[in-house]
Amino acid sequence: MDSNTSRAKRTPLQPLRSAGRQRVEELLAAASDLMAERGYEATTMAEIAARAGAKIGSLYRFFPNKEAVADALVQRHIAILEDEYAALAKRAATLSPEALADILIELLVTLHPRVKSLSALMEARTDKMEIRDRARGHAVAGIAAALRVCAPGLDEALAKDIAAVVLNTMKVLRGMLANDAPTTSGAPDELRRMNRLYLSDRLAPFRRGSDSATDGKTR
Amino acid sequence: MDSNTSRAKRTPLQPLRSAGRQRVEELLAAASDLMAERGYEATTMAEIAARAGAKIGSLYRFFPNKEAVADALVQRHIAILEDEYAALAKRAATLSPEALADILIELLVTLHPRVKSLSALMEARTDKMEIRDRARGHAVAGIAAALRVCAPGLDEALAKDIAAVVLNTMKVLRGMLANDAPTTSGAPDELRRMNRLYLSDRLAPFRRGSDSATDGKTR
DNA sequence: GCATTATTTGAGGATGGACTCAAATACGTC
DNA sequence: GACGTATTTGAGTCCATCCTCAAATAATGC
Repeated sequence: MDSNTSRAKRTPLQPLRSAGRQRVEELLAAASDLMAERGYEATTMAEIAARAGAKIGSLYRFFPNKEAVADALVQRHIAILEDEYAALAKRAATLSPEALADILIELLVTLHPRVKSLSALMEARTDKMEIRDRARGHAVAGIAAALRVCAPGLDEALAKDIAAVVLNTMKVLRGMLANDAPTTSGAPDELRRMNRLYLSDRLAPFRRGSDSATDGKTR
Repeated sequence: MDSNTSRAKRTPLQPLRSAGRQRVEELLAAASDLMAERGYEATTMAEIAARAGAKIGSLYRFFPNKEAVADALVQRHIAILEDEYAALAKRAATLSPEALADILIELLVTLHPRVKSLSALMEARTDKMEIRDRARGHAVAGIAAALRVCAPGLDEALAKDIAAVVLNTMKVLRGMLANDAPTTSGAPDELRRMNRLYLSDRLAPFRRGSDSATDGKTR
């Protein structure tokens, strides 16, 4: 009579009092940390409850099963990321490509923990891929818009290609700065340099005052 | 009475006949595929045996436990990666930075499945991190050596920084080319372009015929 | 062919972790 | 303070999965 796979075992049972709402926050925070650290499968419901200072019964009051915890986290992360990217273009109006490159870098570094947690959530769940793809689409669109604000003549498709490259470059920087991925000490600066060089090269022909001095040296 | 954690439950019991050796190959291949697809935790021993066309008892004859399967895979992947990087410098002798950039890119794309499998293996095993770091060290050293063959005056530390950047750039390209990570169609070429641009810029001052024409445009 | 040893098999034990639920407790309202 | 409802608790069930082992089978050497 019900759907088919394992949908909606019962009404999600949302918190109605402030204590409940706070508990949900604590539980989600604990789940986010643990799943980012250890991965989805390796994180147990008992651990989540324990780290949140709750007992397992409380966890199951607000989340029908483990999958629902993951879903809630995904929803939450995606929403925040979409907001950040949507707000990006507004800041990009009067910047040089180099400055934009640096701002993009720093923004994405800030977003690191959230993205890391998100990718851990995707670990063994091919059915959630479309959600991640949607988030990626928002990111690319947001960055591309910022690029076109900075370099008005830029073609839309090319802007998206460049945005995809920059987005992934930032992913790399996040990886470098993460404590668990040691690289040589100068590497993050080198990466920033590459990003500036690239954006400068790609955006130069389309800038407003396009005298194209081509002063290749970034310093 | 025994050690402490879960070491060496009994002698690993290696295959002595050709049938056994082949079975081990099949089992490792199956495990590699499954763990790369689904992750370490989500892959069951029964699945591994089934995909290899064996029964679970055979699996446990050659591997005392699931962890041993992962260890064997890690060993194997690391060894191959080390070989590839060690061989790299020899090919780099007479190349331009741009050509070297392209060769590096293609090499690392080839290595993609292996690296993906490796990172899946690291999923929930912080104790294996040092092994991965060692592999990364070999990769960086190999690429840095190739860079210094191509640009003899290059400082060792800087070469390693640049190598780290290039290595991670290649990781990005692998991600773009993976079927499960859709990006805009022009993105991979844009990434190659960025890599060429960066290496060209960084290596130009140190090249043998260093007239430094600074012909920024990569074409 | 026969003995020996490697390999295969699959039922079952042990364990861990997802999930349940009835009873106890805290909170909010009147 | 009393009532109703939200929340907490944690022992207990269930089941998936890791792993064992004794017996069957196949390969190898003589």
